[in-house]
Amino acid sequence: MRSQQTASNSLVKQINKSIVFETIKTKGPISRAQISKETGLNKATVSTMVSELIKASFVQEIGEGKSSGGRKPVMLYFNPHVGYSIGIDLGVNYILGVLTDLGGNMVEEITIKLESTEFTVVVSQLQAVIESLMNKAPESPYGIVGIGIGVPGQVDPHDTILFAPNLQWKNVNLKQILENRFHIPIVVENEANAGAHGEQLYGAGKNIKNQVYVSIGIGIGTGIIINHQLYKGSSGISGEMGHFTIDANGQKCSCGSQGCWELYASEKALLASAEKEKIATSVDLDFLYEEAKEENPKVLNLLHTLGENIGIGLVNIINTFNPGVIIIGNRIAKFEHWIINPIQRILDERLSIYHRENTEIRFSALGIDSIALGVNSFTIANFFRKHKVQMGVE
Amino acid sequence: MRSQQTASNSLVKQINKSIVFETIKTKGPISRAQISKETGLNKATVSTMVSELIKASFVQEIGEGKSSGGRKPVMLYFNPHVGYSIGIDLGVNYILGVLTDLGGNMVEEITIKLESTEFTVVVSQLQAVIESLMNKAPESPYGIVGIGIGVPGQVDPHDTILFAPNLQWKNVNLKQILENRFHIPIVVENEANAGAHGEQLYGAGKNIKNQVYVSIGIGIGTGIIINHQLYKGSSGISGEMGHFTIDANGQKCSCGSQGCWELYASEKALLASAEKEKIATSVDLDFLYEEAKEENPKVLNLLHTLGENIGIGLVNIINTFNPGVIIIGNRIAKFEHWIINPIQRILDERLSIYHRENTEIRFSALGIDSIALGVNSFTIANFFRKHKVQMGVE
DNA sequence: AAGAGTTAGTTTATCAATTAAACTATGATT
DNA sequence: AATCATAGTTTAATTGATAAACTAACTCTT
Repeated sequence: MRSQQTASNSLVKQINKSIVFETIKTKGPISRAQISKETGLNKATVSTMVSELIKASFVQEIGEGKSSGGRKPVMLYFNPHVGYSIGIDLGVNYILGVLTDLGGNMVEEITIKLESTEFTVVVSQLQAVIESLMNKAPESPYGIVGIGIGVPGQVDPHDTILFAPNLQWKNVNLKQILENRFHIPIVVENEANAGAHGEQLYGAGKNIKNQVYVSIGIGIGTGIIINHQLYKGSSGISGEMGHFTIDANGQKCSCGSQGCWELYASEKALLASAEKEKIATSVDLDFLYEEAKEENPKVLNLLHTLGENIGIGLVNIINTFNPGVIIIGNRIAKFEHWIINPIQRILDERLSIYHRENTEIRFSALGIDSIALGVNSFTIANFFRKHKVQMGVE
Repeated sequence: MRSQQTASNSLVKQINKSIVFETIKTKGPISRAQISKETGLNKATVSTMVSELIKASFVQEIGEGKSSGGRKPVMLYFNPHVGYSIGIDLGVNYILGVLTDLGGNMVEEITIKLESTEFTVVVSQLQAVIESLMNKAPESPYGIVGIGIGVPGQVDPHDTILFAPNLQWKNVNLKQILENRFHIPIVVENEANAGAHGEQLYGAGKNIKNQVYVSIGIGIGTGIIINHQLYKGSSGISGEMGHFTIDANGQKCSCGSQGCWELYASEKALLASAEKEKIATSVDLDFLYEEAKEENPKVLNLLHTLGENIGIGLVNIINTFNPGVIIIGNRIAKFEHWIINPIQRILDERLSIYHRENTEIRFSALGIDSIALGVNSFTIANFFRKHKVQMGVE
């Protein structure tokens, strides 16, 4: 019957409590008085919010601060050790799992190789990784608050994996299986969306309102942050910018289309061109990285072309979104040194000055952990939301 | 000092008042009791909101409704005649102005030809159009509440026109000039953003959360609606999807880039190919429209190709945004009949089934008035916002 | 070291808003 | 005429924010 979400006093409280909490997290250690000044909230309001946050163990009084001619302030600090969270980067041939506290700080990391992409095999390996991380978690008031899984595929709003081409999975409900097994909240999310969320909260995209995270691995996936929030589209599958047509009559892509960006600007593209150039009998990313460090001219040339091709897609993204930053992440990011210049040159050539000035290109700050830390950040955010405090309130 | 927008009771009231108003506007005539049921707000709350809305003349009691075994309800109705608004579509060779009531219903429309794109000439013609529309406005409590101007160019967050290539304007502050002249609020907005906003409120995009409006005229501009709100990017110049690279090594574009979508899928592209095909000595859009109706095979062929090229860009948009609908507007929209099939075919060929299923292609419901009605909708929305009621509350 | 001034944080009284419940008004049905 | 049903208002209670008063505790000056 209800068609809208109405407002009441409890909404007000929730918003203000989130603001107080966020202020403590980002600017702590901080006193009640300072919070009041920074946020504009009344001292009394701040006091009540803080005492509730302390009661919930989210915030601690950490001692007295310095006085500048009056009573000493009591400094408040976000206590990240009240709970822990698990994030998994489910790759095509590996599983990378992290255990973090509620501040997103890494406590433990595990990587294993995957021999098969068969669903049941992967699930059992996944469970082993999760169990092992759980055992490493210190005792804490809230324990493990959730598990997040980042997957290379399309995920619908109910966390069903619709299609993961490189894993050859279709319509699988991993969330349900893991919830039945572990009885904690599970989040399944596309890897690029995960990376975007993570970088926005902890990494290269902190405090940037609008940003696009470009995950360049075997293919290219993108995660879109608008107004500090992940944009997922009307059915949860936005951000397939790897399938931007950049050459309408170009090569056929496995997606059914032609001339998709990822055919020219991904790890797959780089390796294919390396083979074509006969750089070596067997090439992989690590090999190319070493060769690049040795300044192998053929490899540098390949990277130069790769950078240009990446640039072309970024032009499209910037023209579309006019974002504050674009963050390049995933495995290609470590080639930053060799691809940044050709990227910049293409942008300079192909963008209007207004667009050029307003978007900065950055590389992932979370590195190879960006996906795992990213999905992890979803479960942390969900946990706080359940406790009526939202993360990242503007 | 304040870093965030804190919440208080007045915010709650504003939200709920907006919800009540929106319910009356969209579902009126409606009684207080029904509003309470629909929104979940308490009857008392609804009563106070309604009485304030009546006091502000926004809402009227329009008589008694039918009883189903009890006291007769008093029906409430949004009164659109309390004020009027002006919207201008400033084209390259025309000015189209509309006068509407606050419901967005057209009262008067004027079109004039522009002989020159020189700034001072245009401004004086523009003022003439505005004055003439003002004279046509009936007497009303609030009078003319604002004037909106839609322009084919980039507009920054302060409504300065940064660059309008086809008008050859750079950095002009039209808003200031008109405010000094008319002393009413002026809004200057990019034409595609205007169209998007208008279609979302009154047209083909009603009640759709995420949508992209594609304005295909001489060039291609796009307006992005996310979460029922116009997305303008970090410096107000998002939506330049006409400059999507769809052929990385294609023709040079005036924007500095190469192979931009609008070189293949706009009015400009259509006319250029028509000339190349020597369809006639002098071709314009109206001529082609007539020829298409006569089923001139050469023209049909051109339109077929145009449709395919439009489709390629739409594939990019759908992969990026996964929107609920895409709305095609501006002058190419009247060729719907001849371009819709090739567009659909390209989408079927090039999109994954999940994307294909979730986005519907529509054509502008507001037609040639979509820009004028669109900017107009901004001034109306601003007027209501000033009176603490937001339009289009979810 | 006493007092003046300053800053931190809490308490109190008040205000604004929503709401449940009681109440008034008005009709339909039996 | 009596009973039930529905619409809308009034009232009292509740929640939350806030200004102002107040307590606490410290620094600096003389």
